Amino acid sequence: MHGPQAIDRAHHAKPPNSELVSADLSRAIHEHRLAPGTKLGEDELADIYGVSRTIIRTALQRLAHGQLVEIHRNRGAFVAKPTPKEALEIFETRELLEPRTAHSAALKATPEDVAVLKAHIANEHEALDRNDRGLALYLSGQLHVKIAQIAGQSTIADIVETLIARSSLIVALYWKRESALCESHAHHSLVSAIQARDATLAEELMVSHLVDLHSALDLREVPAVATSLKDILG
Amino acid sequence: MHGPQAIDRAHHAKPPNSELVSADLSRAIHEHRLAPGTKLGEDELADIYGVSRTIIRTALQRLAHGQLVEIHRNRGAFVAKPTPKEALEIFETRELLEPRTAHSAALKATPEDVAVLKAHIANEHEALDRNDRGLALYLSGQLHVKIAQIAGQSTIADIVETLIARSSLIVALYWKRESALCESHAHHSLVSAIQARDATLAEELMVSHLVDLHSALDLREVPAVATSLKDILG
DNA sequence: GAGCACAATATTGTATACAAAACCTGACCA
DNA sequence: TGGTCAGGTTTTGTATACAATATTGTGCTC
Repeated sequence: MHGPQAIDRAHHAKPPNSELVSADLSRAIHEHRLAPGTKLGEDELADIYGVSRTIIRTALQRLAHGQLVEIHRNRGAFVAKPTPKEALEIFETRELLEPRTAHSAALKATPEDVAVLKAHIANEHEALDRNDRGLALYLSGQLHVKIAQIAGQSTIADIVETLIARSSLIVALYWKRESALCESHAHHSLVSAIQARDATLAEELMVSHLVDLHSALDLREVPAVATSLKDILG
Repeated sequence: MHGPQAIDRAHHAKPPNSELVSADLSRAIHEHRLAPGTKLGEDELADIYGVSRTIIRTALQRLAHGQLVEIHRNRGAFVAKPTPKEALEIFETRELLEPRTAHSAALKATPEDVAVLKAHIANEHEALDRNDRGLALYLSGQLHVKIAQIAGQSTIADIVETLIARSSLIVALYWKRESALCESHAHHSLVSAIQARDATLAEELMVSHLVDLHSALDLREVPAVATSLKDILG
């Protein structure tokens, strides 16, 4: 009941278009239901979603542009496997963009914005309580996106969104710590700083949060993971 | 002889794939041969490039993801028309990313890199001499991309590349100055600083260069430009 | 002549058929 | 045993046919 196809099959809704498909696959990657390196066969996905390969191809191309998926000509599409170098670059880029973004967000956040951020955190906690680690990971990433949106820079928010998505792949490949509670705490104090309109503090907290995440990675080796779709979508 | 179709028709080469098509269209947008707002009909492009709509669609979707093209469902694809707000955001993002990038590039540039940058500038001058303003604009943008590549941050280089492309649209819509010589000068001193390994100077020059560009825009009004494809492709 | 309803047309969205390329499999031979 | 080559199978790439939607044009009413 947790496979991509769940979006629609159960409700007999209208057939999904490429946006729905790519959103669903993206979500599955975010939540580590699809591991890096997994082959995404077109016929297989077409069957699962009940659409033609045309839709699937469009969705895969979109994901490929966001670098969540790699398409090799005549070979097919695979969930991306960022190299250690790419992983480093992505976190460096986040460290360049997000602290400033948090600064702006603290200055611009309305009470409604803060409420949304707190709801995000609450959902994240609830997911952790239910032991739904995938959902918690997804929500914790979306908090960063939300902060960028609050900053009012939609261009940067878009960039951050793709970096967050790729970060999820990096966590899947290179995470070395077991506990994820550190994040919850960091997010909580970050939101508090934003609520208090303390831009400087928010910026500092974002820096240390990203440094924490970054240092929780072990970028030395490249694991070889491969999973069959059937297991996940069965 | 300057239309998109020139890439291949003259040589009877193999039919272009979607990458070639999107690269060609991208180039045409960069060089201001395709104005913002221009409709990009699928059949029309399919005829021009001698391929099926399948290829054209893929190419347009790629361009849409880079925000050079806007696709409205059931309405078609149009060359993007950034709003003044988007234009502001794009330049703010560039001002956030590129100075640091120039700093790194100055530290890492090899003699070969410097030679490439100088060749870029030479080509740009030559294009201006031939009064090929479109090509000069394209080359001047590529110089920024090349600097980001030299910095060794391919993730940032990709981001900068899309920002540069969109900047070209912004220039088409909001440029108020007549002269473009200022840029040539700025680029020259920037490359000199990189050659001298003076990272701090390179960073400062990049800041002032971007501020110069930014301040040469008139972001108050939204012109309504529309051009027929036939003129450009005929 | 202005405005609206509706038909005719054109354009995009999706599915499918066919072509081309990559990949297995197994036989054959050193 | 190990490697390589051939044929068949699977998978992706491209073109085309058909369906759905938007746009345009026409004629009617007032």
